[in-house]
Amino acid sequence: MTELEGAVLGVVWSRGPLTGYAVRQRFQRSPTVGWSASEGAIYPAIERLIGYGFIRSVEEMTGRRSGRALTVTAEGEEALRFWISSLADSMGGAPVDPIRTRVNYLGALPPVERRAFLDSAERNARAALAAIRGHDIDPKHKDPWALKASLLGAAMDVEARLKWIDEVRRLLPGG
Amino acid sequence: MTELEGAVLGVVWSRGPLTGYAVRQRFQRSPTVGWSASEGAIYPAIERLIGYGFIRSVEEMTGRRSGRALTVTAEGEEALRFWISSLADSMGGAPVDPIRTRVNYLGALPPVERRAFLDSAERNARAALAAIRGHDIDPKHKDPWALKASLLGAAMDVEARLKWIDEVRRLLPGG
DNA sequence: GGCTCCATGTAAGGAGTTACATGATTCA
DNA sequence: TGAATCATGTAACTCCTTACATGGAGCC
Repeated sequence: MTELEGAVLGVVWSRGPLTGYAVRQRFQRSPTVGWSASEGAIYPAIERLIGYGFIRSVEEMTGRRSGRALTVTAEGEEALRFWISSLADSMGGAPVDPIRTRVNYLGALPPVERRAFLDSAERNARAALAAIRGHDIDPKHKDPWALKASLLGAAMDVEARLKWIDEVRRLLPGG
Repeated sequence: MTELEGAVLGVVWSRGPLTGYAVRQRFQRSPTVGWSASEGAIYPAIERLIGYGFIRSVEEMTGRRSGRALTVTAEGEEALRFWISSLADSMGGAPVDPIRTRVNYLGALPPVERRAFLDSAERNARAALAAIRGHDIDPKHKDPWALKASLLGAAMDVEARLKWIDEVRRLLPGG
């Protein structure tokens, strides 16, 4: 199971019956970047999950509009538990981060542009932090505490980044 | 330019002339996870960079062994600067993190397994932190300060994760 | 009647993954 | 002489990306 498949399965499990469109919206509105959540990724992933027997599509109406409402099967719930529990050894380390990658080669920029780089990284981080803090808790989610825990993690992540950017400014040669 | 292409270009720029094999080793030994650094990724990426005119392969010997030593061209250096500076708005936010993703659905696990999950996440994080701290500064790198800054970022990232895991334990329903 | 959402697809393309293959060289 | 390392490739596959297409429902 891919990360995307696992995450989709989790969304369907945690928010009861919902359409593929609604699943996609969850990803689009997530304050975590990296999920492109394009139709070309979500719908095929759902098809695969249906193929595995982890998701069932009940021909139901969500409101007035037509659309297949998705539900997790018993095997799907088992698969979700397995996916969560089977942590690879590599998970838990520092994930790839485009800013950190670029800092390795910051010496290629003239000093003025180095500071400009760090400034724009800081701006982005502050914007991201505001988005995370302003993110409303989805009332459809089964376990609000889990959602809160995840959002807290994202916030702490970005806060750590802000502190780090300050440190990098200090490490810059010449002040 | 892909993240991988940019990173490869940066490695070649920062460590002078070196073989594709050596580039690959840098990625494999990086304490940052997420770079698979398989031959099937690195060599085609190098080929592409040569195609763009960013990298030149000088038919030279590295030591006694044969192998094409890679160097960055003038256009390559320009491209590297551009790649570093052109930060997308999305960069700087919280990157996708497999642990955080899973925490969203931690409610699917029975309470005992929730704690086991957090324990193994913590173990992985501590191991990663030790690897980062024990990582030797590559003497071939042009700018040791940049390397140190990057490693510091990885360490701060994992430290923030450890604090977060503690918080999540507290958020768990029932203690 | 037109604009915005909801809702689902699909086609083309690229890039990375896994896995294997091949040789030369160093070293014990 | 055999194992480990250096060094480069390639073939098959999968998944994700970008981009486009379609149609119905709600609303002002």
